[in-house]
Amino acid sequence: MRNTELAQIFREIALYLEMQGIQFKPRAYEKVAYALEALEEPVAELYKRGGIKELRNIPGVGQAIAEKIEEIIQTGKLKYYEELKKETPVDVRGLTAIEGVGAKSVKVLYETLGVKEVSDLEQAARAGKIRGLPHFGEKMEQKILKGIEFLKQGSGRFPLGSVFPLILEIEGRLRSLPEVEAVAVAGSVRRRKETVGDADLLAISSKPGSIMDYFTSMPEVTHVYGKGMTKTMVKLKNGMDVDLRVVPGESFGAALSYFTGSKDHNVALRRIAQEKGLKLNEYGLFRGERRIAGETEEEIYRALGLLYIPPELRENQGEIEAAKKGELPDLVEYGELRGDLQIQTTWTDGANSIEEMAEEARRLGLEYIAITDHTKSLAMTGGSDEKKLLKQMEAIDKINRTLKGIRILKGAEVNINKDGTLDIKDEALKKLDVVGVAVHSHFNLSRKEMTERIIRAMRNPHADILFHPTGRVIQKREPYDVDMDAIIKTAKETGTVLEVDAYPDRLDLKDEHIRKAVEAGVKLVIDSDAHSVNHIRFLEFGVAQARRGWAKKSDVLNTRPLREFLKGLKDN
DNA sequence: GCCGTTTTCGGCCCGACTGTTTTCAGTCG
Ligand SMILES: Nc1nc2c(ncn2[C@H]2C[C@H](O)[C@@H](COP(=O)(O)OP(=O)(O)OP(=O)(O)O)O2)c(=O)[nH]1
Ligand SMILES: [Mg+2]
Ligand SMILES: [Mg+2]
Ligand SMILES: [Zn+2]
Repeated sequence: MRNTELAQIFREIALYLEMQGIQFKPRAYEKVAYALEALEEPVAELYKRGGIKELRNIPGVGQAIAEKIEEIIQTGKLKYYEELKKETPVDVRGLTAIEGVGAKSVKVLYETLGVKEVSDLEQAARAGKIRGLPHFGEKMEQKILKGIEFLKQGSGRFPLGSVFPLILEIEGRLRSLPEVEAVAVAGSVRRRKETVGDADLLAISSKPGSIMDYFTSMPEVTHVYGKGMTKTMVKLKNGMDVDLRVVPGESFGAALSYFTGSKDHNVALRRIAQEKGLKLNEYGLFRGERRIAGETEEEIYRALGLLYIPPELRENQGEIEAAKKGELPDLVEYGELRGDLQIQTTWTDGANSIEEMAEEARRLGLEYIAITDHTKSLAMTGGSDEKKLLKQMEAIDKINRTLKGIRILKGAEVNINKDGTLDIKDEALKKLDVVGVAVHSHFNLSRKEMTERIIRAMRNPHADILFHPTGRVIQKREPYDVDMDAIIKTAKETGTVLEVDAYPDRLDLKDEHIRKAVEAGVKLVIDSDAHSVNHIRFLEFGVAQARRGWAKKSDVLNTRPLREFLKGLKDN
């Protein structure tokens, strides 16, 4: 069973318990659900390795829940859960997915009207049966119908890159309002999570009313969930929700900290404040009535005895402990990349020529790029064979002779065959400056076969970089089944560099794998995988993921000047 | 149900917005 499925079970248990009005226990199950989702390694593997004891190392998992996980792994079922379901046979997850419907509402709806699933609720609401219920009314009935409509449209989460420009635009509009002193993007967008559930914006002002009016009347707004003097929530045409909070200047840091999250990070900070006899909320850090910090995030962290924690790390994944000990990594910075090692051109499926890509890269401040067009077994892209590669090398030599301010490296994105051999001969690979290897076919091999296949490719002395190591495409294609620990180990052994493909729907390696690679001392590169000049700026999304993976500048080879970069590749 | 260099029992983050509310619960961030 996948971690996410396991998490769903515990989340459902939390909801059932909440329905019964039980205090705190639901939080415990919810916390575990979240922890399981954040876990990259399948829980079953973890259990195989160390049994109950290993499970209890998961934060929030104690003896009782560890035993429940064990039961699920061993039998595929959980008695406790089955009994809760039998007792109240309703689709809690579906029903509570409706905006405004929580556990308590589900209970009332089931007990009075026998509502078991969303379609029952829709019928009841249409028939006007909701309004008469205790603690429900006509408005609630309408809200439920609206909520069901939204649920059916089902927008879900958005890849960060797909909504980032719109979010920045809205941020800019708010900034230009005369009442607004400052604006900041917060939430998962500021943490640069690979997908975001909504956009969270913070504004500083002492006159929030007109800002909220402006915000709810923006042309993209299709629905207003709620509107107050400090918080307003809307839905946009594209299905994305935007939350806006407005606070006074003296609370800017506290509000930014609160609104950046993550929730777990916030809770952890607030507990530290409690232990110190303080109170932390979005308005400041307080000793009694007195605000002792709040204008900047730095001062809040300092007052809590912590180093400043960069937003990308705020996932409660060990950053608070590290900040307490003064051991936070010095993360790779935006703008520190000097090169881009994966670029496609019109020689295969790219939209721009070598020159155009080079000129744009130079304009963006890069010092070198590698041209890495696809190779022959990707027939549909017109992939290069050895002959075409040689021709392209000559073309690059010629451009390098005249082009100033940037160096073009000769490369290729070489296919890894099913058996782990490469589809370009070694004699040709030898002539290239940078060889990227990648899986583009036979995605459905067993974990063992796929792992062996990739490891064999990495053992090729010419294979410098493993491109997009897991092959996932966000919300489109699952990663192929591969043992990433083995890949990381092999990378370390062979000196093969692992890529962070910054293309917004790849982001591969992803944050958690980056962190493992960094811990193992594996070298990384961050590449745009650009297929047109507009894509080179995607590099910054890759830097963001690298930061989320705790990567330092020294972990990222293409922060180095060209000569040192080349020395970092395995055959140099 | 979990958790602990002040605790193995007694706490568990804290606040905004809405609706039906006579004093606040539910839901959400
Ligand atoms: N203290 C506290 N803060 C919360 C809680 N829920 C949310 N927040 C804060 C932290 C979140 O990052 C921020 C924005 O809430 P969101 O629901 O939009 O979450 P976030 O943006 O982190 O993730 P998302 O991608 O939108 O699902 O509000 C909570 O229960 N307690
Ligand atoms: Mg958010
Ligand atoms: Mg939000
Ligand atoms: Zn590729």
